[in-house]
Amino acid sequence: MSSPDFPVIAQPLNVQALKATCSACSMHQLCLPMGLEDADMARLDQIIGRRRRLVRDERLYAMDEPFHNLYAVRFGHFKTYQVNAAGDSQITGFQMAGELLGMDAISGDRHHCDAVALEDSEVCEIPFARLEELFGQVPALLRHFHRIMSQEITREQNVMLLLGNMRAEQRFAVFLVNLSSRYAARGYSPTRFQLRMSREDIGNYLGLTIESISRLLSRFKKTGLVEVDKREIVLLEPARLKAMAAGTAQCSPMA
Amino acid sequence: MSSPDFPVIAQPLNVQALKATCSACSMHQLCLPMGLEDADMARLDQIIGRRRRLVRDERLYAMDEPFHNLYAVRFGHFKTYQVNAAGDSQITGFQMAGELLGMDAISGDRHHCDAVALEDSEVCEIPFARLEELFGQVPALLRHFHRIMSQEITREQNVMLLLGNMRAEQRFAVFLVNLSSRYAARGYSPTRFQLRMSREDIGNYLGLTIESISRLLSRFKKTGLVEVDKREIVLLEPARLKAMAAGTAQCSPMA
DNA sequence: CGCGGAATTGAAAATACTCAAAATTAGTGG
DNA sequence: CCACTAATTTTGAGTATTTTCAATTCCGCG
Repeated sequence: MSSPDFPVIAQPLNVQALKATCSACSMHQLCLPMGLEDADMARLDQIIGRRRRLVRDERLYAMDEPFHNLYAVRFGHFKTYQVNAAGDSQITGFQMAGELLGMDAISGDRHHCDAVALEDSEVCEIPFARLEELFGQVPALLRHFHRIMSQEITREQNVMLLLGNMRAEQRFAVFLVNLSSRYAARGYSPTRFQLRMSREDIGNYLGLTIESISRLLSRFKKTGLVEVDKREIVLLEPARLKAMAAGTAQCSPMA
Repeated sequence: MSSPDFPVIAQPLNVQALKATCSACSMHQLCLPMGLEDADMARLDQIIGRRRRLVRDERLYAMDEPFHNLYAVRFGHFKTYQVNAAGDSQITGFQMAGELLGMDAISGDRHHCDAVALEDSEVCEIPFARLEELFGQVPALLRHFHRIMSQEITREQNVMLLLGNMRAEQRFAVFLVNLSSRYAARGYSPTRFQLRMSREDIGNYLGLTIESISRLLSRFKKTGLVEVDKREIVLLEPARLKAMAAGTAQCSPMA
């Protein structure tokens, strides 16, 4: 063979990849360093740990593991889910690039849920103890961190409203509109994207069965609301979908 | 009349009541100042704003109002709820003494929900801007604040699991067990307490109708699980109720 | 090409909802 | 303090939505 005999040395890019820098990251407008001045961002860079790659279905952390790091998604997608004593599990969120994972672990010093990669993905490790030290020195970082935690609280409140008050059709519309706007914020098409999660995951998240999700997709397709091919979805009538999400329209006319 | 003619001067206690002090508050073991040393607690005392009394059904804040203060419940009970564009509302939590209100407003500088007193109640106003200043000087306070926010995130995740995965009976059992343990933490009876909220509020919170709550109460009563008189409830079989909440027992035997 | 997981579709069943009416409780004013 | 009214709660009957169970179908992958 003509390839080198020293693979470790032969891959300097991997070594570089172990160290993340926020300044060079395309997500820094959405992520933890949002709005920081260059000097402050550099200080944040100094504490950021290694990057970590995960393959599809690999677990980033598990419930009850001791808490050391927050994680910022660099690319790829994750799901977080809780399992209770009876074995029921509930997906509590899907996270994409620029979003923060692990905040629910702060209160108990242990992770409160599992986080699993939905596809090959990469995260930045953020040692929380060092982040706390930095809070005293970079007030803007602290303020933004509070906003992120608060945003997570409001996000979950929105899910509570969805689960507590909405019918299946509306839940699914809300789900699609939410993905759409998050992709838009990242510069991707708001009307054409891949569903990174299985139908089963969607159903679990929305408090519905996989069969219900399947039926909803079929109905949405039939009424010309969306086009679906495997996990690729095209929103053909975003306005009508938004109206459904808001509760001011329905897919199937009322009886 | 023999009472003084100068009521303002004659009621020095009211003047004192305008100024709250954590050190003198019976809730300081559960509330924001938890675990602070005396000196740090004194500093927190200095920024705490006035106390505010609310009568039953009075609103503490409303959605979209500008955010200035967090509130710590001194006594009484509150509910927080969200209303969406279509007018659907969802109660996102019931708060009691020692619990913090308003954290969801940090991210948007506006309140994200309404907070209403369920009975005559009192809160401490905590000016958030001043609290932020204090974070830099009292690291223990900052750490505890993060724990409180994180705890709110995990609480909401638990509600998501409840709304997404549990049947009516289990939801209601979880609700009662949760109230029970919170009262226990405050030194009250874990088996005998008042439901401060209406059946309608309970139903809204649990994603059920008022009729369902009423039927559940009747069923729980009939099987000897609880005793109910108006809003006074006695948990007759806490162990069985906990088993139901955990999903390992059922009120009515399976068919 | 065939295996296996994922997704779709159909039919029957269950859970909780809606609507309606009655009973109870709380609030108000005399 | 009582009576009256309004609000809340309970109960019943019928219904709707979603689930469950079962049978295919589709698709990726070896």
